[in-house]
Amino acid sequence: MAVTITDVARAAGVSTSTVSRALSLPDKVDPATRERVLRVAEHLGYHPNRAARGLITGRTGNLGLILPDLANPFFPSLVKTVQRHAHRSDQQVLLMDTDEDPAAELPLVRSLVKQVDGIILCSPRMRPADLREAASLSPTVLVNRKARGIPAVVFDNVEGMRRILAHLAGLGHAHVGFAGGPRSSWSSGERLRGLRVAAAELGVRLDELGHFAPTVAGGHDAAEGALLSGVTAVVAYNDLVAVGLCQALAEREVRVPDGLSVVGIDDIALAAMVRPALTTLALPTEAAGRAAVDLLLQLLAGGADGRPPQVGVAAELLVRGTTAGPASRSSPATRRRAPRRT
Amino acid sequence: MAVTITDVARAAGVSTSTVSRALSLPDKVDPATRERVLRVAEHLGYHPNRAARGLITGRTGNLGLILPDLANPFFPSLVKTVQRHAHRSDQQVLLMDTDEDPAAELPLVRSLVKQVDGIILCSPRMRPADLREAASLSPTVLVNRKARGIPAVVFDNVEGMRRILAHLAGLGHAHVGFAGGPRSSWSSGERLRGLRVAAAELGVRLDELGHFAPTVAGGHDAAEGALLSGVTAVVAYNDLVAVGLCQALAEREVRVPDGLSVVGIDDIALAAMVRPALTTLALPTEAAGRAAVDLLLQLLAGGADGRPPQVGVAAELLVRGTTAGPASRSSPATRRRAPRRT
DNA sequence: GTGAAAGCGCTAACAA
DNA sequence: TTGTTAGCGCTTTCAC
Repeated sequence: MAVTITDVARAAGVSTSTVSRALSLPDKVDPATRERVLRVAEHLGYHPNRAARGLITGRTGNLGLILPDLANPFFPSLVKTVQRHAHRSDQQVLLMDTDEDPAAELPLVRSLVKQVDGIILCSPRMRPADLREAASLSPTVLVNRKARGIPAVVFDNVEGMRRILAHLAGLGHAHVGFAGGPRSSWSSGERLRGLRVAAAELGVRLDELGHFAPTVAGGHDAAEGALLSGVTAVVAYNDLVAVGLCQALAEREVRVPDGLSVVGIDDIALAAMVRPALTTLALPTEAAGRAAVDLLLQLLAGGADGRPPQVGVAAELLVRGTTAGPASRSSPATRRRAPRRT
Repeated sequence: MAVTITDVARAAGVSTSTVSRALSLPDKVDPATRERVLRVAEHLGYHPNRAARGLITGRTGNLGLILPDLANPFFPSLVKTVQRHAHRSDQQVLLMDTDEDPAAELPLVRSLVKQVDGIILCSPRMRPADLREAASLSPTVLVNRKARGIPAVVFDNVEGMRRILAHLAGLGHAHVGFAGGPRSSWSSGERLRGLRVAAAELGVRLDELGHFAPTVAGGHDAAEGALLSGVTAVVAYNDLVAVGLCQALAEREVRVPDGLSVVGIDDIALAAMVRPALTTLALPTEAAGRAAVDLLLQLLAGGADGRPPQVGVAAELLVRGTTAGPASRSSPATRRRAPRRT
């Protein structure tokens, strides 16, 4: 069998409680004793039994990470960061994918609650009431979502949208469209809100192009309306939609960015892979993951002082190949008209 | 506090042992009693405390899933399947990403061992000796990797490569190149081996184009050599390399598939998103994930009868837009020569 | 078929 | 500073 605290105690010539203290409350034990205990433990290859520890402390050493769809390329980077940081605090990560089914999430939380110390919840579609119930079951941090009374890490959508629109306005665009995500998506609503604010500030006309699936196919669906609307640039709900839009545009012989500028959001790996490379707003998933873990750990440590903190993380605009000024357009119409003037 | 087995016992008017039996060994208890206990437990909202159970059974209810890089689009689908199946057997999944660092894997396994009942290990680069040490620490199932004495789920590379080459040969290709993955990658070696076997069978000439990073950038690097080699079709180590190759080819004004046919492996989401869509060998990650969990669970149940099983899962070729016959090429050279003959 | 009792490995009072 | 003691919630002998 595995080596237990009793083995270490015997080998070090102390009681089990001293060993326990040496491990968990180093300053409540004589330095010399501690040193010896630690050496013996190391030498014996002792590893604490978490189940036993958890049985008494009530902590599992696990964090739950719930997300809608791991296949969505936005998440892997978040997961990686959360893991890295959790491990630093000696916590493991229990991952749960809800397969984009908001109805599955609350039951999942319930089943998970007993096996984790806290939960990081990415749930763009869950209803606020369910969100609150989930949060009541276990210390919870929301990611990319806000709800009254629940700590959260959110991307600063207003600032992000401002950066996109400022870039576009700087290029000369005065009429911009937004190809939104699913109607029930919280972040799609937030992005629209941010765009409206920024558009008003910058004197840009903003058109809603509709709601689309947050996928490449959704982007295809958005193309027709974008072309008809007369906008000179489109901000897509996310990179997948942006890429789909670019593809559909290409099929219609509309050149990007000359015929239409396109901006994505997320900076998924794909954004850099397509040609032309996608201009996109890079959501700082690393910062978000880090913040979420920190927040949760703080909560667990009893740092629930004052109102629940909402941490905002700022996004960065990566200007690449899919944006250009509307003036540089060489559409058939423009070209045809030019000679006549001569 | 949470409701415990004692609460249930009291409410049902039985002893704790009976409750325990009703829950874990249903046929060792009178049906009527069991019924009553179960109802009471349900009504009280009882959930067993896993730490307490684990303390005595030695099982954690967790499976470890170790993989090199979650950002590699090949993995999310595997992770999702593993999770779904683990949950069906009431196991949670502890995910660990090694950040492509083979040296980090063994220590990771060591730290994980105490917290899981078994490990599913995807480690294309780990040394066989380390692999065996890892497997000695905890019940282990390898994915996409073989090692003597360790149960494994592998893709049937020979059959998969045969399908690719048969398709290409059917199209008329007689000279095919392989843009391999990293030198240390087990599966790259296996794929090459499979290609050699299939090439011999089909009378196709096979050229090794070299080893490349398993990324889009790696694909870019492969373009020059592919063009110089005189092959009419290239099999890439994976879809990322294939996509990179296609892009680099496009930049050199070589049309795919008319100028050169390209085949990927993995069928990641990206493969369907690029234009033309990538012809690729779809590795059945769902089947693999399912098989891995089943194998591990079987191992845990003590089903280590006979030699460790190696389960092979077959791949399916998805013919899309990047393959065509070499005859259909309309390269500048061909076109120029035609008129002269007239 | 059921209950009483012991104990898994650990931590947290309480004494000393 | 250290040791003694009493459990945490559960499963599992061993009686009955």
